[in-house]
Formats: sequence, C-alpha cells, structure tokens
Amino acid sequence: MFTSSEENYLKAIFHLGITSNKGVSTNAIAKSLHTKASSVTDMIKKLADKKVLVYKKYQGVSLTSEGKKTAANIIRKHRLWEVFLVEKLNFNWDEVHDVAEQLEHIKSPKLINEIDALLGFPKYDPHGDPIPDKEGNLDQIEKSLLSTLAINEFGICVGVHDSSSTFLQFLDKQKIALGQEIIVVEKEDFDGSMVVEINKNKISISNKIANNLYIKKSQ
Amino acid sequence: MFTSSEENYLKAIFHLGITSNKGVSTNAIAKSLHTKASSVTDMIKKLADKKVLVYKKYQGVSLTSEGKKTAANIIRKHRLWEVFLVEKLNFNWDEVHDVAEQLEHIKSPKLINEIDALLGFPKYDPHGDPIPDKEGNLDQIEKSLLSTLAINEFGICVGVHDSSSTFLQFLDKQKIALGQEIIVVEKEDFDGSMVVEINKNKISISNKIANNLYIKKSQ
DNA sequence: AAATATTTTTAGTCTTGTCTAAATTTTAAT
DNA sequence: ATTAAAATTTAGACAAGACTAAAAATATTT
Repeated sequence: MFTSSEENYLKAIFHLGITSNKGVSTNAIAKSLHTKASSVTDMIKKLADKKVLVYKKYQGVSLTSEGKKTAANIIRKHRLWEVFLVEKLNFNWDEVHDVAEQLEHIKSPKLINEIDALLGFPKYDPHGDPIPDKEGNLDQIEKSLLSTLAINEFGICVGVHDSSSTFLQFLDKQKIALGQEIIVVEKEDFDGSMVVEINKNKISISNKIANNLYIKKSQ
Repeated sequence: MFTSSEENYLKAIFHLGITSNKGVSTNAIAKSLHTKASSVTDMIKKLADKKVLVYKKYQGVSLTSEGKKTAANIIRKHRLWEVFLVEKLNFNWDEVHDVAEQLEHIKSPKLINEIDALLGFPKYDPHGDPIPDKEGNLDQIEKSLLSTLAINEFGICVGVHDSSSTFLQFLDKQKIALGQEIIVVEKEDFDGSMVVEINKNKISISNKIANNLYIKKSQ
C-alpha cells in the first residue's frame, strides 16, 4: 500500500514518462510536484526499494510495470471522480481538479468500481483525457494541437492540454466545448494567432490558446 | 483548517462528550482512537492552542462551541457519505464505515452540499444516527435500548448502538432492519435474553443483542 | 580539454504525529 | 491520613516527508 505522497510521485513520474522514452529526471519531478530536488531524491530511493521504479544515481528513474499499473490506477480514480463530479454533482469542468486530487487517494476498490458503474463506464474525463481501464491500459487517441492545423482544415475538439481553471473558463466564455466542430479560417504567421469557426461563429484565437486545445482531425 | 488527525481527535472528543457532562479524560480519548495517552496529551495541547477545546492539566478537556461545530461538521460528512454509499453505490450498511472514515476528511464544501442535495437532504444515516445540519445542530430522538422494554411493549427499530460489521451482519441474517416493528414476547430474567416478534417471526435475542438495538417506543 | 554551469545527491535540520519510559498528580483504599 | 493504584504529563526518541546548504557528478561552453 502507498501513502498519498507516494501516489503523487508515481502519478507525476507516469505523466512525465509518457513524453520521454529516457528516464524521468529528478528536477522534472520536483518541478511537477512543486517540491525540491533533494526531497525527490529521498522519495525515489524509497519507491525504488518498493520495486515500483528503477533508479540509478544521476540517471533519472523509470517506472516498473508494477509502478505503471499503480500510477494508472490512481489516474483512473482521479478521472472517474472528475466525471462523477461533473455528471452527478453539478461541478463545472474547471472546478473538479482539486477535489479529484483528494478523492483519488481514497482506498476502496468497491467504491471506485461502483462509481464507474454508476457513470456507465465512461472512457474519457471532462477534459477529454482517457480513463485507464482496471488493468491500467490507457488508450491514446489520435489528436493534434489546434495550432498545428492548416487553413481550411477542420476537426472536433477532443481535449485540453492545460486544464487550469482560467483556461477552461476562457473556453466556457467563448462557448467552446468538447465535441464541437472547429474549422481554421485564417492563420497569422506574425503571432501564430488564428481565426476559427466554431458553432457558426468566427472567433479569434491566440497562439497560446491554440497550443492548449486538442483536435481530432476529420479527413 | 485541520489535519485528518486533528479531525479524528475532535470527532472522538465530541462523541465522548455527549455522554459525560464533565471533561473528557485523556485515557478515554486514547482508548477511543487506539492511541497512547501521551500522544493524546500532545494533541490536546495543540487543539487547545487552536481554541477548539479547553484544557486544564489533569482535568480532561471539553470542546468550545467552535470545536463542537467543527466536530459536528465532520460527523455530518461521515454520515452523509454513509447514506450515499448505501443509497447510490450498493454498499451494505456493514461495509460503509471504513470508507466513510476516509471520505469525511475530504475538503470541499460544494462536494458535501451536492451530495446532501443528491440524497434529498437525509436526516438519518444507515445505522439510524442523526445527521447534523450545516450549523452543527444534531437532533436527539427519543429512543430506548431493546433490553429496557417490558413484555408486550412494542416499538420501531430506529438504530444500533454498536455498528460493528459482525453485529450488523447478524441483524441482516435475522432479517432485522431499521423501520421494522418489534414486540417483546418473553423475557428471561436468568440471562437477560428475550423472545421478540418481528416480521411475523418469533426469534430469540440474547442480552448482548438487546443492548445494542435502539427502539422508538410506541404508546 | 579545461572551465563553467547545471543537475543531482548528501548531510543535517524541522514539523507532525506517534511511541516508551519515567516522573508527577489525582483518586481510591486501607 | 497515609499508602497504593490509576491516570496524566514530561522527556526523549523515531519515522515520514519536507527543507537548506554544501558537495559531487554530469553537461555545456569556450
């Protein structure tokens, strides 16, 4: 069994490990958890003893299959709770993260399985992120950042990269929601901004926004 | 804000304080939390500093109104989660305690208010215990232990004293549930056992059981 | 290739919450 | 009213998880 702190490390390392095929660096973990590198060194030694990751001094870490499974399970719980909060308890998608961060550490297999069933076994959370199955498998769908689309390309909004509440509230204000069709109308080379059509409205999107919105291209 | 550990102490002291009008003793708290008296002394000093209880060396403690409110709020959360688990997630009443013990420490006013609303603002938890309102008021209903009823007295099962899973499972096996009418048919002076009629069945009840089942007398 | 910068680790400290063992106070019994 | 017993507190220790500052290893520049 793992403490909440250990679980948070596993989750962070799992997320960081997806992008890089090399080991995850101490500093990267520290940054992601808003902690100090020395604290990370202490913790990864502990987790290496528990066989959930492999650690060679100065070489970063990578999760064992046991570690991956454990991490995926925490992410599964986090995302299922997020769906529950939005679907059953009238939370907005920008309000769920902090609460799910607490709920993901509750230890009760029956609890999370029943929540899963109550929700009808959802596959994606409110931000479009896939929910790992009980074995820890996580399906990666084909998606692209809005910023990579060319003029006249179109697709469906399927997720957000940054799920900070300011960004999500911005999307709400612009009436941009997951599942909506979006078409690139204009692109400005100068600042990377673009004009898109969504919901029959043309709106101007800054480069920063376009770098945070995932699109599933339709061909 | 309070740590989970502090919250557990407040809850324990609240429960112990209901029965005694004097201060709650260090040993009683230690026993209730399965901890040592010296640990309790440390913690109550800390809680006294936080103004949630008053403490005079060797004299035990009692909660301030602030402390009572905080404790009642934790108990409110615990009992609402228990209702949720039974009503929405197919938990049996003997399975809810440990999970609720974790869930009660989740910090999110919106979460618990929405759970309350989802459940239709219940007044009692699955064991018949009253749920405090948002201000921390807890209504005490008139109830008696089954063991205190005389022959031919009858009433409604409204709660359990001991809510250990073995006792609750025993009640399930005997088809005894809250809300059912119960009549005392025979009483045995020798061992305090009794025969009662419940659900058209006559069953024999040991003294230990009769001391753990609460009845609301009908007159 | 040497010098510099960055990253990582080590060593030592701190807080929270727990413990044991010993000392003190209160309560109960003779 | 002493003495014995029980309850409580103090003192000192420990584990978890964090920190700072300094040392060591790795990367990057020149």
